[in-house]
Amino acid sequence: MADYNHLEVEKKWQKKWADSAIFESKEDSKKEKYYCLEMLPYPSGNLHMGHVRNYSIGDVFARFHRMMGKNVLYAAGWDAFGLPAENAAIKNKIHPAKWTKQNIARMREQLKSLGFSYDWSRETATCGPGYYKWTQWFFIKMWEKGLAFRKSANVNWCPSCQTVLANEQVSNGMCWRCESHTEHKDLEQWFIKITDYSDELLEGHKRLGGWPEQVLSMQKNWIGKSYGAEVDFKISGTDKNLKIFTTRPDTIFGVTFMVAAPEHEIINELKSKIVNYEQVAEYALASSRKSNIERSSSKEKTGIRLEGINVLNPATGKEIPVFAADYVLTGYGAGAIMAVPAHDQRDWEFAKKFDVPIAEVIKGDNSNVSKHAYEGEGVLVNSGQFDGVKSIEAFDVVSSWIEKQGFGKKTVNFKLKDWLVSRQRYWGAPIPMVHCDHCGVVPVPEKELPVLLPEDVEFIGAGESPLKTSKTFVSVKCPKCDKDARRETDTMDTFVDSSWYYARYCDARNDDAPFDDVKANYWMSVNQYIGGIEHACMHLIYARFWFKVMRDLGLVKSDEPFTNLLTQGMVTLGGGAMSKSKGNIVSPDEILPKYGADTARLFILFAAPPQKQLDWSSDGIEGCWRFVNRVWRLFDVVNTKSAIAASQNDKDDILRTMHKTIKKVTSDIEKEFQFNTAISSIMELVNALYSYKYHSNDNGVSLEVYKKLILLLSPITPHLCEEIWERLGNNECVSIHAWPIFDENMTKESSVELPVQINGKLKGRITISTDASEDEVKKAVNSDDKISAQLKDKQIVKFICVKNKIVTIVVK
RNA sequence: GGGCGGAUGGCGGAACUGGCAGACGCACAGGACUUAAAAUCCUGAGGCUCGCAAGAGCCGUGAGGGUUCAAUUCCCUCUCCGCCCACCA
Repeated sequence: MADYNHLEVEKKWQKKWADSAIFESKEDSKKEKYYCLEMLPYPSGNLHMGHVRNYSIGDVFARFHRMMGKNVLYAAGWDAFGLPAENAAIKNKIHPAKWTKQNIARMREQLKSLGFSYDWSRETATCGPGYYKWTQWFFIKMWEKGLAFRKSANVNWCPSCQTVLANEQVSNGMCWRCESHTEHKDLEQWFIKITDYSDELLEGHKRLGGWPEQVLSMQKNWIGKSYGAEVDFKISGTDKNLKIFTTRPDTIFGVTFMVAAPEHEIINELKSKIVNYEQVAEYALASSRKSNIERSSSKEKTGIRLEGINVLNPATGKEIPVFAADYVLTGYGAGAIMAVPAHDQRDWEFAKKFDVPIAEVIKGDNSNVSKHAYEGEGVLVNSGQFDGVKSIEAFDVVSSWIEKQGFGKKTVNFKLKDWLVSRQRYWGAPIPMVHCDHCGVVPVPEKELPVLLPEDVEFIGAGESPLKTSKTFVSVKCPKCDKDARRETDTMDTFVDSSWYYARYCDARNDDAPFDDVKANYWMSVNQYIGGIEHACMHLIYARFWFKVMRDLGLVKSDEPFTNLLTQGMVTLGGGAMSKSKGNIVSPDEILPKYGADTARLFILFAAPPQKQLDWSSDGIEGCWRFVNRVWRLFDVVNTKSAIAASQNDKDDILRTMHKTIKKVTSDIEKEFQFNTAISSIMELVNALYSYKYHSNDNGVSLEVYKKLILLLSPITPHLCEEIWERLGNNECVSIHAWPIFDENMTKESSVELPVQINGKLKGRITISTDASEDEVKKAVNSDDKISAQLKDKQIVKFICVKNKIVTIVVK
C-alpha cells in the first residue's frame, strides 16, 4: 500500500460517519444504554490539549461501549455564557452573542477534525434561548419551592469585572478570571438554598462507589458536617444572649472569654453599652477592608475588647470578657465563639496577647497548657461534677447537661453555604423576576419565557448590570397587578447553566419542557462522567444538588446524576496551568496538520495515565506517528507470502499473545481506565506480529490477529482503523463492529520461568510447568548446576516457593 | 494553617493481592539498506566497580528508620512538588 495519508483518510471517515449518522442515538428499551459525558467546554475560541485529553478519553469510552453492543449516548455542547464574552464586547466592540457564536463555530470544527463520535444532533449551547428558557423555568420552580431567595449579603466584589463573585470564585483574594484583587460589599443578592440538601449531598456519597475516593473526600470536607452544640451565653446587665457554636462542649468549663466576628450584629445592638464603641467600629471597618487572605495570613492575631460588656459562663457562673476579632468569621457557625485558650491554639495565642486567664479543663498525658494549648484527648478536670470523665465521653455527657440546664442544645453545623447565583452582568440567563412596588417580587409567567436578553445594551465595562441600560428590558408591567414594574436585571451564575445540561442532552430539542421524562429516565444517570479534578467541589456539588431538585420536581427518578466519575489531571506547560492570559495555550492545530487526529489522540492517551497531571511536551509524538505508520504497513506484512510454514507452536504463540492483549486492553479500558498500558500492550502485539515470520503461510492466523488488533485499536485511532478495516474487505464500519472476545484458556501459559533467589539475591532461573508442585520445583532447583553450586556446604533454613512467581531460599 | 494527591533511569511512564524494579515509548549509541541523507528494519543500554571478554560484585523507586525470607508496594518520622480550601470554633 502507499504511505499513510492521514489528511485524506481522516477527512474521508469523518464525512462517512457524518453522512451515515451512525453515532446518532435513539432510546431503545431492548438495548442496554450507556451514557458517556464530558464536562462541557467554555467556548474560549480555541481547543487546547486539556480538551483533547478530556474528549479523547471520553471518545474511547463511547466507542468501546458501542462496540460492546450498548446503546451509547455521547453528545457535545457549550457552556457558553460568561464573562470573557462580555470582556471581548467591551474591548473589541463585538456583541457577546456574535463573539460566542464565532468561537463555537471554530471549536466545533476542531472537535470534528479530531473525529470524536458525538451525536451532533444533540449539540446544545447554554446561551441559546431554547436552553436558557428552561434554566429560567427551573429558577422559577426553585422560587416556588422556596429554594431561590433574596438577601442582603456581604459579597466579594471584583472592581475590575464589576461583578459579584461567589466565595468559590475568589482565590487568594483575587478574581478567578481576571486575577485582580477583590473587595467586600453589601448588596441584595439572589441565593439558592443548597444547604437544604447538605445532609443528602453528604449521604449520597454512599451511592457513589464509582467516584474516586479523592473527590468524595474533598466534597465531604467542603460540605463540612460537624457535630457540636449551640450555647447561649447571657450578656450581663441585658436580656440578650450571645449565641455560639462549638464542636467541643466538653471544654465549656474552660471558657475564659468570648470572641465575636467584627461584623457581628451584637456590636451594633449593644452600641450604647460598649464604652469604646468608636474604636471597635474602627477595628470592624479595618477588618472589612482586609481580604480573607490578609485576615488569615497575618501571623499575629488582632482584636479589641468590648469594654463594658461581659457575659456569664453558664458552667462556672463566672463573668468573662467579650472581644471582637477577625479570626472569627461571620459566615461559619454562629459568627461568635466561646474561647477555650487551654485547648485551642488560636484561642491560646489570643489569650496570651490580651492577657486573659487560661483555665485547664482537660488533662492529657503530655499536656502543659502554660506552654501550648492541649487539643488532644484526656480526662476532665476543674469541671465541677464532670471531673474524671474521659473527654471523648464528655462530649455527650456535657452537651446533654447543657440541654437539660436550658442554655443550649446539641446541633449539627455545615461549612457548605447557600449558593449565591446572581451576577450583575449581561451575558447570562436573565433571572426571570419582576419587582413590583405593590406586589413585591413576582416571577415571570411560564408562557412568557424565555426572558430574552435585549439587544439595545451598552457595554462600557463599568457600573452594575449592563441590562440596566436597556429601557425596553427594564420597564415591564407587573404580571400580577399589571401596574408599572421593573424587571430584575441580574443574570445567573454560569454554574447554574452547567448544573443540568446533562439532562438536556437526553432530549435536546424539546420546546415544551426542559426534557421529556421518559427519555431522561431512559438515559440517566450518566454512566461515565469525565472532567478535570478542579471541578471536584463546585460544579460536581451544584450538579448533584440540581439533579436532586429535579427529582423532587418529579422530572427524574434516580438520586445521583453521575454513576462513575473519572477526574483527569490537568495538562500543564512548564508545571503551570495553561491559560489564555498567560498566552501559553498549546492548540491541537499545532499537531493535526503534520500528524493528524489519530496520532494526537494516541499520544495524549499514551503519555500518562488519565488521572495524572501531564506536563505538556511534544517529545514522543514522533514515536506515536511511527506507531500509526507501523500499524498501516503491517497490512502488507501480513499479506506477504512467506516461504516457511508456521508450526502449531508458532501459531499458538501468536494467538496466545493476541488473546492476552484482548484481555488486557478490555480490562484496561473498562475497569482500570489505564489507556497508556492498553496502548503499550497493543504495541507489543504489533511488535510480535513484526517478528512473526509465517504470514500467509499459517492458514490465516496472522490475518486474524491483525483484524483483532485493528478492532482493539479502533477506539483510540478510529480513522486509521476504519481505513484498514475497509481494505481488509469489510463493508461495515469498524466503529460499530463487535468488540473482540478472548479465550481465557488461551491467555494461560503452560510453563513459566521462575527466578530463584538465595538470601534475597537473584542467583538463577528455572523453567517449569505452571502447575508444578512444590516438590517438583525443589527437584528442579536442585538439579540446576548453577544454583546447586551456590547451595553447596550451606544449611537451608527456609525454602519458599510462591507459585508461578518466585523461589526464595534462605541459607546459613 | 487545614484537606486531597504526588515523587521510580537522561525523559514520559510500567510493576496483579508484598515476590525478577525499569514493560511500552522518547531521546541516545551501534549496525543493515543508501553514492549520501531521510524513512525503514535490526541490536544495545539504570548507575558504579572489577574484567580483554563471557561475566562477577555492589548500589539503586524523594530522605531516614521499622516490620518481613522478601518492600516502589505495609507502618512511623521528615523533605519537596501540585491542586483545593483557608484562622471552620
